[in-house]
Amino acid sequence: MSSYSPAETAEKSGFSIDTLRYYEKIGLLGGIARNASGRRVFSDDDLSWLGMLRCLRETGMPIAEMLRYSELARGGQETFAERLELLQDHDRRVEAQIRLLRAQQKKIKWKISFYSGKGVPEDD
Amino acid sequence: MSSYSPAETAEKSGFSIDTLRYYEKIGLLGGIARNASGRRVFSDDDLSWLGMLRCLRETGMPIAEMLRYSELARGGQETFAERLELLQDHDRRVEAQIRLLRAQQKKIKWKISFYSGKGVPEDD
DNA sequence: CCTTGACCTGGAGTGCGCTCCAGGTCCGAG
DNA sequence: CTCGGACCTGGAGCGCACTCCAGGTCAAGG
Repeated sequence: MSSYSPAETAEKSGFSIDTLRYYEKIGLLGGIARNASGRRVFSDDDLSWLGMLRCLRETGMPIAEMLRYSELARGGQETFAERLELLQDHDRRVEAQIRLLRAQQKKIKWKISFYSGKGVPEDD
Repeated sequence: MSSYSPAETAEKSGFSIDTLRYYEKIGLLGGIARNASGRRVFSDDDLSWLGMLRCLRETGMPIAEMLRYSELARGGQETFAERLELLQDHDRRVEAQIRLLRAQQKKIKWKISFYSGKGVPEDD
């Protein structure tokens, strides 16, 4: 088990086939293998890279920055420092995002308790 | 202190003036007062409603659903049950979103520790 | 009286991230 | 031999949430 059709890859990665093609086209996926008739053949490595992309995407990293990261990832370990910095910046944004969500969630829960009949009267 | 110009409101609410106009146009803001020359005059109530909108927006609620909520909010307490349900659904989505972010953040931190020189070798 | 600047309107434009489409190739099952 | 279905390409289209623009109004300051 080490090579996957586009459909299998879509299923395993959670990206649609169209998105996989799109990602390859814009350069997020480098060197996807092809079989004799020109069809894509994904490897386990491709799949784990897709996992990374999914992680970045789901945490809100813009495509442009993912592109930057994948360019760095195609470089050797001389790009480690830069990749580290990029991920650390991103991590801080994720942290902030979580904190914001938690704070806003409190307000929502407060509103919920109001509508449940326990809160003090408030606007709207 | 109870009425605000569009500029003040933008500053206090965190929405741009254009967004405020847009929100009024699509019906997220009902009955914003106008002065003699047709300019918007926002009240403290408007401001607190904007705070609610901001909360919903920042937690990822789509405009269409905010619209539904504001229609309900214009109704009386006979819409409390529906508002409650809407917010509870949303709260669950926020919860899920936070969990996802936390999970993905772990992967990022793991990658970071790898690039910092402490991790086991891994792909990309 | 004239200018400035904050505001108004309707409507067009933008950026992002896909998603869909037409028209074609290839391969295995019946 | 034919058919269906998964895949290919380049490029157009879409949904969302704004954001910008042209052309106009109004009130206050110099």
